[in-house]
Amino acid sequence: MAEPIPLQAPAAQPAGKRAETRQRILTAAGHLFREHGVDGIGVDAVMKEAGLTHGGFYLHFPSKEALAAEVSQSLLEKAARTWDEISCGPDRNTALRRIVLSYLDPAHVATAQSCLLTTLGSDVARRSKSREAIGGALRGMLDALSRVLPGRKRQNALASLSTMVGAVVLSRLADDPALAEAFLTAAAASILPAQRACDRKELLAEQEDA
Amino acid sequence: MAEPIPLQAPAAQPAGKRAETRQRILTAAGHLFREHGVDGIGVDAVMKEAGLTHGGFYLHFPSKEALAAEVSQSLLEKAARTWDEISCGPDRNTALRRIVLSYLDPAHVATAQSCLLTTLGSDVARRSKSREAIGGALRGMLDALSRVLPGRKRQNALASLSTMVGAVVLSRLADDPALAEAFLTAAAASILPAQRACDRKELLAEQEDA
DNA sequence: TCCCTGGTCTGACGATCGTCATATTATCGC
DNA sequence: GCGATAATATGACGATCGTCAGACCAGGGA
Repeated sequence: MAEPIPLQAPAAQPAGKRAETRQRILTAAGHLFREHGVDGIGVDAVMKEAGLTHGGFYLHFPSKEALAAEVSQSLLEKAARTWDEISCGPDRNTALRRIVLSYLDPAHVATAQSCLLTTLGSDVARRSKSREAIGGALRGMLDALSRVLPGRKRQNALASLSTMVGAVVLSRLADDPALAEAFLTAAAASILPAQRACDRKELLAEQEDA
Repeated sequence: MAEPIPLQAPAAQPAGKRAETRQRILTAAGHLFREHGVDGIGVDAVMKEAGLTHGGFYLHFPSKEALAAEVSQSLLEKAARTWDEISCGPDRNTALRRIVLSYLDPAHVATAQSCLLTTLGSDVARRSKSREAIGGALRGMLDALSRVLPGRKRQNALASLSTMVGAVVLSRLADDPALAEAFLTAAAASILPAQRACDRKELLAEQEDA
């Protein structure tokens, strides 16, 4: 022991390859977990999606549960960062509309790659590791909402986030496409009461054009 | 063929035993699916919970997916019936409050045996059989809500159901108990705007006493 | 009484799950 | 180039999954 410390380079690391591979696994799991549920997909499918074979998984994560927790944290923190930037951005008056209407965008909801809260809500709720991992991001999203909401901001943020999450869940539950879209537009209308109705329709149209 | 029709009794059936056993499987699956997710529990565990062994399962249901669909339909139709009775009942003016506050009861949410929409929402959304099976009940719940809501009833029902579902999902997601309860009370407050704030607290107190 | 029929249990099948020990490849310092 | 080392691939393990064929057991009609 007591090595002479071989320079600053700790060892021969070919590149930041390891971190990149880890990230690939993370994003692959993000897609597949949201599409099939955590229990609905195996680690081998995740690794295949990442372009690897299943054996190497445990060089990057100690268990599937740990992967689920990290995926949850990563996905929700990304959402929280986005909302935070919008809410702190230049045009505050359109910030709320942009947050709400992008969250409730029918095209996005249909991809099954929407917010973790709506696609893996019950899965995460059952896993204490995952639940703890998203605590900070959840509070971050509430803070961002509070920043751009009128009235009793805290109460309003809690209720508005509930409405958005529920609307997306119900939209994906409805077998009738018309009903699915009705949940989204009704939710948007109830969160954005100050806007005139035509405003909503304009913004939804913009959304669809993009 | 062309039997002489042996009286009214079609055959030797010891009792309505079969239907009763089937119902036992159904309720056991209702509990376990909501607690662990459809993919989180096996048919053997369901049969054990029903007091049977796993082999006999396929005498009652053709597959696990079929069981999931029937459980979804059964659970949601029961909820729809309850709401329907309340909404058509005698004291219309408290009907909305009773529906909303019982749905958002913290004690009930904590049991993980609450509404199918909140515990198995994403699971059901991924299974076309289950999704189709709940279509009618979902519309029934919206109808019941429309019956007791003020204003633009249809829009209001869509948004209110979204808020309730989202609040329960988020409440179970929050690791902090205070935050968990805050989602529920904020949602109740936003759906019951006509009531004075103290009214809500009274009713929540009543709820807790019961 | 005895068989017959319906309902349940036993035992087993192939497939897939999470996990890991080991072999193989690629990369860097010398 | 060469040896060391990190990153990935291989292959296999026990467990559990959904599924089903066949044995067991009870009750009612002859």
